[in-house]
Amino acid sequence: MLKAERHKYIMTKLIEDQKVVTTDLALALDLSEDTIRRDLNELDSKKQLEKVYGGAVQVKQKSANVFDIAISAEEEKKKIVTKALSLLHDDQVIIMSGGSTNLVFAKLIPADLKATIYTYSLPIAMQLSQHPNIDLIFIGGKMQKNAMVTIGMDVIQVVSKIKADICFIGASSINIKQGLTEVGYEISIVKKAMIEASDRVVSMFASNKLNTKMPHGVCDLTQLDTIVTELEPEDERLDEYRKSGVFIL
Amino acid sequence: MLKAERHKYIMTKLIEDQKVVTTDLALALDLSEDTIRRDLNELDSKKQLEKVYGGAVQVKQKSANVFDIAISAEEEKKKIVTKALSLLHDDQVIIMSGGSTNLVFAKLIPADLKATIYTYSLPIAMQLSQHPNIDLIFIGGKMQKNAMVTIGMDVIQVVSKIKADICFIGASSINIKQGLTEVGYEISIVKKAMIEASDRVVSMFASNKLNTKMPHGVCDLTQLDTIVTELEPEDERLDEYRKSGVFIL
DNA sequence: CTAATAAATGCACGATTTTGCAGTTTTAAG
DNA sequence: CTTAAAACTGCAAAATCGTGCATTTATTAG
Repeated sequence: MLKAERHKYIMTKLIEDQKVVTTDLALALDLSEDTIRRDLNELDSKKQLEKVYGGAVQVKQKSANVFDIAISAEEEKKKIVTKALSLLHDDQVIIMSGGSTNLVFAKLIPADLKATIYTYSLPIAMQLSQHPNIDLIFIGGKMQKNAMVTIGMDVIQVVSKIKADICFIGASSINIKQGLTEVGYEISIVKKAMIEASDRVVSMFASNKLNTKMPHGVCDLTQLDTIVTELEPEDERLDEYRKSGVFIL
Repeated sequence: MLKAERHKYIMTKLIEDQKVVTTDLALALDLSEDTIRRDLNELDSKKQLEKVYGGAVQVKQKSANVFDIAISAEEEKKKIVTKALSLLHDDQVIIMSGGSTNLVFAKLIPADLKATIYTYSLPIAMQLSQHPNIDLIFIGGKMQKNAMVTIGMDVIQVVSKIKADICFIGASSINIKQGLTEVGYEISIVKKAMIEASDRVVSMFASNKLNTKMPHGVCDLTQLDTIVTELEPEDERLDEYRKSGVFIL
């Protein structure tokens, strides 16, 4: 086994378990503890981990970089959004709201798709700006700092003039009675406008958003055309939603 | 067996196993380890793999991540923009154009500054969205993909309504006769509008931009109030600029 | 086809890297 | 304070590497 391999193994193990123990590694890799210690020291000096007595722990990344956006459960989200790729066609006019699920979606849009996309989310715009065939239009306005999206009258005004074919709306919460709901008032208003502006409305989210509720209403279920989760469309947890006429992908 | 064949075999093997070992390859291909080593060194210098002690591993692809923006000569740019921090005051209305120098500037804006900033650059907006006390307004429009800025009529329209105290304009090129010039027509138009909208105009750039020229004019030197470079203000390379009335920081 | 030239290969040998071990020091917990 | 585990240090054996050089193989010009 090459040293480089070992280092990779150690780093993988470290991410899995949040820590590594010198003696365990020596046993697992069939090497002396001295060698493991030397490896850990080396990785420590390269700032890839932090050595502690008995092993090593993850280096606390100082994320001083705004630009690396952490996406939780990225693999699961990939599964969800992949289903929705079939909804995309050339020459569509598309509106995308924010959220990490939509961001993952943006990453996976095929390079040969020719379409026009409106968005008000900085990260999504960054992502799409490297797509070769998308006409990208950013909806300007006052920035909502934490969500990195624009809000306010300027946004509403622009959105209300769009005639879009399809709209991908991120969901904070969804339930049978109130439909989509949001934590922020400003964003709920903008999402309303986006839904109004589109022929078809799609919402993608993980199933833990089902049957939850936030203060501000966006729209009720009848206004959604399609919802996409990681569940099978026939899953019983979606029964109620299916009955209300939403198509489930 | 030809060398090219061997290289192909090695690369295939590398993808299959995530690694190759010098001794194994020598045995499998019935060649001396020296030859294998020479092959690996060659492939390493062509960046097709990474040689390590005992063999080689796959090159770690540099995260095809849109979000990590490479800034060349960041330290030099820090030196430049630090000089300009003294121009910032609370309650100013500020316009910032794009460019990596402005991006470095955005990073260094003190956390306690309370101001309003307009920008049309995605990276700068991302950066400033982290700032606790800046009111940030993004100027929407069609995205110019490579520069990650918005362009077009929508942008002009918004900019023309701004009354800003100070404007930080990135420079592609500057010279005595033509003043600021740009490579793209669209961007030159937007920058013109930004300059019009501001009481005071500041441009920051490295000295290698001095005495160069691009196709599209933005403004002449008289419209610039201050320029900032890494040079001492008294440097003779700036003599001509100083004579034309620009303040040099 | 032949001769001249360039490229590739294998070998020898000194230099470098890696690794485990023994002895000593440091650390953390009772 | 005591003690056992963990870490560090120096060292030697083994593996791997780089380089100069001779030999073989391939290429090109005439």
